[in-house]
Amino acid sequence: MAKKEHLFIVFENLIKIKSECSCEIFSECGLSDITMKQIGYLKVIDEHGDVTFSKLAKITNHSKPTITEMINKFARMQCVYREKSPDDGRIYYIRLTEKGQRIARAEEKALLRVIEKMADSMDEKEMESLIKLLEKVR
Amino acid sequence: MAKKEHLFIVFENLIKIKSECSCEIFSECGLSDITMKQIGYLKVIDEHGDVTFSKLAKITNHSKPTITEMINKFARMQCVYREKSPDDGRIYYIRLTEKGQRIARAEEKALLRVIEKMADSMDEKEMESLIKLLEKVR
DNA sequence: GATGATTAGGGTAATGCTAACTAACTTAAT
DNA sequence: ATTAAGTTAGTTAGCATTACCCTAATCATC
Repeated sequence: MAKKEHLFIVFENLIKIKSECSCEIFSECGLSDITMKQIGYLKVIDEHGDVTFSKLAKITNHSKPTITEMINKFARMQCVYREKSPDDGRIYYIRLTEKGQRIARAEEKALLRVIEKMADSMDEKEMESLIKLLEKVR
Repeated sequence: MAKKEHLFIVFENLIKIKSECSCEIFSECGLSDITMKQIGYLKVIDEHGDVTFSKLAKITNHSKPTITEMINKFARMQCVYREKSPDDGRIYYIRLTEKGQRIARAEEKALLRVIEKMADSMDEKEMESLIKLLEKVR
């Protein structure tokens, strides 16, 4: 029992470090009060290449005007910009700015920072045994 | 480099398991679209014992009517109830129901479930070395 | 009279919609 | 090949709902 408790504390610490890292990233971008929903949309845009307004409307199950409004807001926040399709003048691709991408990938980045910290505090052999231990959890 | 990447994947998996666990808890409670803010309030109520309306107003830096409304909403969601003070008829304590407590502690509970999974997949000795390894990260 | 909670009534912003429109493309008929 | 008639992509206008917060007034209790 004591071991589980101990492990709990250790992990709580790790998770705290990670969430501090992601908050850091949001405030680095000057977007401390971005919502979970907004981050979700940025992730969708990040994950699907060449997203158009209609496509995003379908993916997120929203109307086209809703998407227009959302993208306008993101554009004002300098997270996205429109890129006109060279083949079809009606179509605009929604592209993430560097800032938009940073936000979309903040969780990933935060985890990476934590991994860096780990790597700094242990040697190759220890890393290896850590991986072996955690790999088993399903 | 490869080791870090590997560790990244392993941790990503753990985090995914944990967030699945907390989503599970919210949907077990029939509150899949509860907001972060609401969870925050429930946590405040959970952490401070004997919270009154005025006290919660002070803690959260909101007006009393705002608190009344918030608590009414939580009461409708069956997350809290009022308990009249035996000493002072003007005072009501805000108490979490079992459901409210489950929500307030969902993150904690989710982590516990993951720890359980870990404990299931390794022996005492392995647990010990895992703790030793992760303890170093600051 | 002071204090704790509520009620009444209001404001703003987020988030979503439908309907109508413009611009750009496609098709089909001449 | 041209042009008229659709179709499609995105935008605009206008509206509804909900979240979230307030002040002022009220009621009950101390």
